[in-house]
Amino acid sequence: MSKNEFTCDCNIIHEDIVRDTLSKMPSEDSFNKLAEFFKILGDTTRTRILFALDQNEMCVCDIANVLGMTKSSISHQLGILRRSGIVKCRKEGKEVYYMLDDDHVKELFEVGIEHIEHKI
Amino acid sequence: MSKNEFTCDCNIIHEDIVRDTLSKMPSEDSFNKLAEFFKILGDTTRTRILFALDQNEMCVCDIANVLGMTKSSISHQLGILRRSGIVKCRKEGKEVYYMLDDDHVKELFEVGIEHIEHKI
DNA sequence: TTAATATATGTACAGTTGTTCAATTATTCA
DNA sequence: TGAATAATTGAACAACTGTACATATATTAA
Repeated sequence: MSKNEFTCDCNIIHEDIVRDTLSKMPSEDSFNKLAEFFKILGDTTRTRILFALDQNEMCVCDIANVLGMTKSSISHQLGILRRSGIVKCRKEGKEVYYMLDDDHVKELFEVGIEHIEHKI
Repeated sequence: MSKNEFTCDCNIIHEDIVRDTLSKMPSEDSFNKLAEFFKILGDTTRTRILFALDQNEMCVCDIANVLGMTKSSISHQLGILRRSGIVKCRKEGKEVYYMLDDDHVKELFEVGIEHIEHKI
């Protein structure tokens, strides 16, 4: 492995470590999907929506009231959560009821809260 | 609970559900911290750094080589990860070695990957 | 001290994101 | 059908974020 194989602007220090780590790195696609998933959880409005839906299935209007925000912004965020497969919905007349569509979310919340409490 | 207690622009539909959910919602501060934590994981560069550090402790230069990016951008991201208590470092001469400082990260990665694989 | 190297940091800029407002769709009921 | 209501969607704008470049700091060795 010659120096010019490296794409960055620095001298290589531990070729063996770099090589070993490189061989274990998952595909770029995997990282994109993983980061995308965390990014969706990385917004206060969305975490509050998800926590609320973990307590009760609710319509858009209910969620807007719980969060004290407009229906429009809630609907925009629900769209993001829906398109990423984190929540699902069911229509009943004019109303649309939302609920969690992913067991992992609850698990992630627990680990996330553990992390936060550990850091206090 | 009268209608004007609600801060949003919509008619209340299920007062009991809203009230119940409201009573269970954690503080704004908790949500801010939780979202902040996920936001930090919600970037491809940072997830790659964390995955790499989960394989081997490494100096900035090594990480830059593994990721094919400049030392400057890696250092900026390491600063974010350090300040949020996700990685820690140890200095050895001119070099600074970084490592994970949080067991939760590994756990979150596993749950995140499960989610992604489940959704394919 | 001076030169070389590893890392950190400040600034600037392009790209992204969340909210608001306005308009639209879908459904119910008179 | 037409009015009312729930939700969605599009556009615009401010705020934020990641990277690159330039510069600064820190350490080593000559």
